[in-house]
Amino acid sequence: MSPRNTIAESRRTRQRIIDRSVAIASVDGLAGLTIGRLAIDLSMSKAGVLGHFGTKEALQLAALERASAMFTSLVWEPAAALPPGLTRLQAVCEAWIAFLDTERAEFPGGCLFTAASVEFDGHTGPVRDTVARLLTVWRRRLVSELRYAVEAGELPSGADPEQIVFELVGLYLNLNQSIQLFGDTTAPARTRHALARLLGTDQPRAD
Amino acid sequence: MSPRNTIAESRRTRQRIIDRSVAIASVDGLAGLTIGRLAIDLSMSKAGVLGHFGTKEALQLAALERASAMFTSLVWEPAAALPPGLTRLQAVCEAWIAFLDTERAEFPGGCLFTAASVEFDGHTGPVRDTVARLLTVWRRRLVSELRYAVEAGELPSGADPEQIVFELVGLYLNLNQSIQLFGDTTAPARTRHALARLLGTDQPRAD
DNA sequence: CCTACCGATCGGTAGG
DNA sequence: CCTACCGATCGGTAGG
Repeated sequence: MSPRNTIAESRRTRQRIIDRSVAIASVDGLAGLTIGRLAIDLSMSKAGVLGHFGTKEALQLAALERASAMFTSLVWEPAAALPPGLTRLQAVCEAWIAFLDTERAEFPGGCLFTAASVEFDGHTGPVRDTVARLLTVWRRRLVSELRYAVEAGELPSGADPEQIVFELVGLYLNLNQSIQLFGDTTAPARTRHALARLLGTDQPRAD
Repeated sequence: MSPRNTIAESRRTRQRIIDRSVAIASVDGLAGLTIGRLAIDLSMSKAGVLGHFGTKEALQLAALERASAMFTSLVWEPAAALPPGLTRLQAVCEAWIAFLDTERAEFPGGCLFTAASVEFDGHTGPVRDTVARLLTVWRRRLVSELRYAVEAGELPSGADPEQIVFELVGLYLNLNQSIQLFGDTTAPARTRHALARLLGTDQPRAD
């Protein structure tokens, strides 16, 4: 009478654990995520949960990977087929706003990467390294898109892609805070307005 | 042979506990702050630590209050005597950069308010309320300063103080992340550059 | 401000 | 995937 499942069932269980982990970590952080809480939520034993990952750190990394895959599929991939430069960048920026906007069931407590960044920036180890790597990859993609836009003449030749990305990332950090802490429903519009000014798409720009 | 201290000594002990709490919470968060850790760091008993506050939540609130007092004395007060408007705002902005810059022993893990905001934005209760109240007060002060600047003609009459503060806060959130997660030493300069553009102090501005 | 203690929960393991 | 268990630590209390 072993309750041992088939490989397919085991994979499904693993996915369920990770999905739940992402949701919990979005609210309580990756450190606040506990095996016992997961076991209760999923009606499993603690050993059953932990057996899929071995350690809590491996579970945290799996949650980060999954959140990263969600971000990629929701923010980057829909824009992938668009022409590079400002057009594609604006599509990414709009999808990113939707990603952070409320009523998203997958991240009830807000952006997991922002939370994990703040939670682990004072520590060393694989979790911190993974968060830093993901954020760096995304910042670089934005810089690349802006470089293309400058070369294509969509932005003034003096525009500094790294500087623009610095300001752009700040907008999204504040968008997340405005939504999660203040429930500010005007924040998406404020973000769009700032983006238009930052990218020079609000009005023709003197070069 | 009671080790009971005088009132003055008790107050000093309380200050030591709070100072240490701010430093720990800066790295591990207000939730990651534990009585046992404090007791070890301060060579006290857990009961001795907790006796000053009663509950962990009261300790968290005391740490927030103390951090708030530090922010006020380091960022707002030095600029208080300056003329209102852009002059005073720029002094505040510069002090705020210094506040977030590394090698500040009081906040080894970065801005406690940003950390607490992310940590508690998915919860209810006094800690979340206090964080939200502090951030709201500071945002309002910035808006007031900008309103004055607009009325004084230091900014174009069409400038939107709320919008500018939205963008300004994002810069500081990203400054904190850039310093703490990436150790990016160019971040303060990038912040100054963005501020100059945001406040129109980089060049005379067509109204 | 201490010692001594409480029940609850933590991450993790043994063995099946 | 389970039961049963481990030592450690959590916030907090009693009593002095």
